[in-house]
Amino acid sequence: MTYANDMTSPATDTALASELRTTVMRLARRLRNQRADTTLTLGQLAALGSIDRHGPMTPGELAAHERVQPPSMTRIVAALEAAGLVVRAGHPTDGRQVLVAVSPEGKALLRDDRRRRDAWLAQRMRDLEPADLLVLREAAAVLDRLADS
Amino acid sequence: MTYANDMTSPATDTALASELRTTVMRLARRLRNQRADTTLTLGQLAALGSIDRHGPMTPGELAAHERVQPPSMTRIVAALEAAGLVVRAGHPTDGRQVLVAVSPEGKALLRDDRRRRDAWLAQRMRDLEPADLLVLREAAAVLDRLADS
DNA sequence: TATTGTTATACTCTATAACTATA
DNA sequence: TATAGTTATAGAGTATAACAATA
Repeated sequence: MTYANDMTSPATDTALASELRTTVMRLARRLRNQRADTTLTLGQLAALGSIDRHGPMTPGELAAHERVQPPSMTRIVAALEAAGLVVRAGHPTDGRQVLVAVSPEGKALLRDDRRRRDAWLAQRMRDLEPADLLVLREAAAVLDRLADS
Repeated sequence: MTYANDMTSPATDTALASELRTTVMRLARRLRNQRADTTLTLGQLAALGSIDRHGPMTPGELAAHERVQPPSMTRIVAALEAAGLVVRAGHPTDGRQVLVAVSPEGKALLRDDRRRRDAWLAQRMRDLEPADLLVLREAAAVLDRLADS
């Protein structure tokens, strides 16, 4: 177990990890609450975003991606389709499979949702000093690597 | 990668906000999945942590804190009490109220849970350069202010 | 026979409304 | 009469098991 022996900063790497964990979770919780369209559940919104990011998928792939059982995804996709946010098409070669894609309306909803959350965060960032913003710019890349690893 | 205060950085504050939002949400999701005790629901774990952080509370205060309706908190507290993680005591002066406190077992569970998540994050931080760690140290304080505001 | 997707059913969690006890 | 907490009941959402269609 290695600890950094740096006297000027928060004691150890473990202490820093703990502080970061708390802060990230809290900020994420607040961001989650900024959701625009309250008619969609979190699961539906997450599935919609997943299809948008990774392209058209079968319900099975989508269920695996969202760590949900297939029957649950059937219901989620049905709700999204009823709301006109996704369209379902038969698989070109395998008649058993179905491909789910985001509709233009779905893309518009996702765009609005992201814009709203971004605006909330950007508004709060206006209270920061320029030096703080610089720190955040540098940290964004580092946090990204952490989340990826 | 290090952004300087020039044209190579994310063009606007809104772009930075968008990048931060995505990264924070992703990191939070990964942290959430490191949960140790899967017998507790997320709501129960959040309530337990809240009592631990803010000290003994009435169910009503706890419900307001967790943005949940009082009847829901009644059930959550009942489950925590059945698991021996909290204890309930009558309010000293007001017979209608009840005070919920974390038991030693509850504190031990929280300690384990935090240790596990911290360890996960600390492990990933070991792959970072010292300069990146310094950025995170500075960013932790800034992110904290963002989450508070 | 194996696989993809859906339907049937039960369980968990939360909310609204009604009730009890205390101030 | 107002307030804190609990109980009763209903509404979402997800999971397991059974079923239909296709490979």
